Amino acid sequence: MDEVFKALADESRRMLLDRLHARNGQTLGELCDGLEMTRQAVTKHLGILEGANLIATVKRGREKLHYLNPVPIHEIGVRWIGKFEVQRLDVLAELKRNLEQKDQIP
Amino acid sequence: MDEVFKALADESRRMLLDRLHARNGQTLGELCDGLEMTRQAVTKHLGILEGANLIATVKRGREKLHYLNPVPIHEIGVRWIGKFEVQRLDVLAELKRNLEQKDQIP
DNA sequence: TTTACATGCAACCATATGGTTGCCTATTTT
DNA sequence: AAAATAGGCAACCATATGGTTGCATGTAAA
Repeated sequence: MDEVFKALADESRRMLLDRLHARNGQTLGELCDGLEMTRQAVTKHLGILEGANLIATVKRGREKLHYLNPVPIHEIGVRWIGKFEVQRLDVLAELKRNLEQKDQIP
Repeated sequence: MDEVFKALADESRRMLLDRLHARNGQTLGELCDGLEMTRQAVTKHLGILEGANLIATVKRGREKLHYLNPVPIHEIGVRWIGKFEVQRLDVLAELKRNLEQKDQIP
């Protein structure tokens, strides 16, 4: 889980996931197109994403195809965000209540 | 958005959010209890969480109370995870299809 | 079988990050 | 007022991170 959060912490990596989300199964070269980064930098990012199990790769001839794996992101949603969602409005109400209470203690 | 992801990337910070989730409105000292970290380290983490708008603070006398703000986490769920959720099963099916297709090209 | 193409590997570099220590300030409590 | 409590500030340190360059390797096309 920690690896997933760490992988998602970088804007370049989130952008790579967005690209794969737009079109799955792209090669390294395709994923590099139009980026202001060397191919090696992209390779490292993809390695980190793969290490976090956020993408899976398949070698086809001399190319390497990259596929998005949304499962870990789904798990973040279920196991982490869900937990904080439940009490969303409640907490905001409580926060407001406490902030107002503060003014009553000089 | 980037700050939120960065803030969530650290295990210690996620743990602090968990603690506030368990009991909201704790002081710095309370949040430090039982942690193998100096108070100053915790202060820094809380500063980053506050910078990402994940917590709000209120000074009460010589204490500082910390409140969880679940809104940014909610936004991650809506604007980012949702996007990858929709196609979850579709993508897994496609991935499997492509992996199998690979074997047909020696 | 050369030549071109797609990717891999490794060393290196600057900055970001998480943590520490030491000291200062502001409230309580005695 | 003095002592204790809660927190803030700043300098410093080691390691992690994101990036680069240079060269090596495997595969496809001429």
